[in-house]
Amino acid sequence: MPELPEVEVVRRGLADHVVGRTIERAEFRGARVARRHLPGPLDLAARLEGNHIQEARRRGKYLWLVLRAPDGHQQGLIAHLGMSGQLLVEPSEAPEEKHLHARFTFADGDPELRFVDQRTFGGMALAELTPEGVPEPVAHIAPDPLEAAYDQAAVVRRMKTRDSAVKRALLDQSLVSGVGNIYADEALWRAQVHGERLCSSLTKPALRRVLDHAREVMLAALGEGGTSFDALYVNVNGASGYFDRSLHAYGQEGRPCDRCGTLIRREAFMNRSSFSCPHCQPRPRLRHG
DNA sequence: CTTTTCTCCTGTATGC
DNA sequence: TGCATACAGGAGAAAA
Repeated sequence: MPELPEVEVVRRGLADHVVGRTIERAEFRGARVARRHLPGPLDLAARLEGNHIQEARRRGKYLWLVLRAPDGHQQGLIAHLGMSGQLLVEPSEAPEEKHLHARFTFADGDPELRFVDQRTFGGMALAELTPEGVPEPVAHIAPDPLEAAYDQAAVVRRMKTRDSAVKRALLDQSLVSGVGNIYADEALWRAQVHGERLCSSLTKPALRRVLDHAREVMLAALGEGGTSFDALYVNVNGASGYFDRSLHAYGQEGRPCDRCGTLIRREAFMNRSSFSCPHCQPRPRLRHG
């Protein structure tokens, strides 16, 4: 399930294999992959043809290619992988994947680029860039902990005023981006904080610790090529990451905590699952009123 | 405004 | 064996 480290691995792959090339033809299949493009997928494809790819950029879980049209106009081609999206660089003769949603061929020939997504939570969009160089639909996404614009002190101040669970805040991409369910659970385990603790009830140093750990666990995962659990997440070259061997909380229900040996528990949270250590991460007292 | 819930999708695992 | 159900979950819309 692609979170920041996995998306960064894909971005690097795009930088290596797609940047510097010119799109010859684009094709979108189905109505969902071309997001919010009212003129439709055929129009979107036509607009991409002849564009030169200048850069592959990322903020949080959003990826975009900086395109330059023949007339010099720059736009961003956004790609969000959702939870099962893949960008594959392949020879054009490669058999079509079952859930192939888009393909791009280039003026210099093979390889081509494909967007494959089983669950179609992901999608692509063409958008204008803001003066800061971010596509407009991405402008509301906060900087992620690995970019220069990330201001952790400001994030801590905003979190401190929130009357919501700290895990909910970690997952709020408008507060800090790039963190998903896996790395949220890992960061909370490392910080020894239960995700149901209210932001406003935690001290600023505790909030700082949670964010520090989120940054560190994502950096560690990036060093190992990202996390993967099944064949769904594959990087741009088709190779899976393997950080899942290093997880301490996520998916570890019933296994002993690597710090204290207490069995890791699973709890329902926001219509999904949270994993934590009952001893290291005690639940907050129930709110009442 | 802030906060929470719902919805989109399909392959895999589990239960009867 | 077959069918029904639960689950995975990012993010934006909708609701509260």
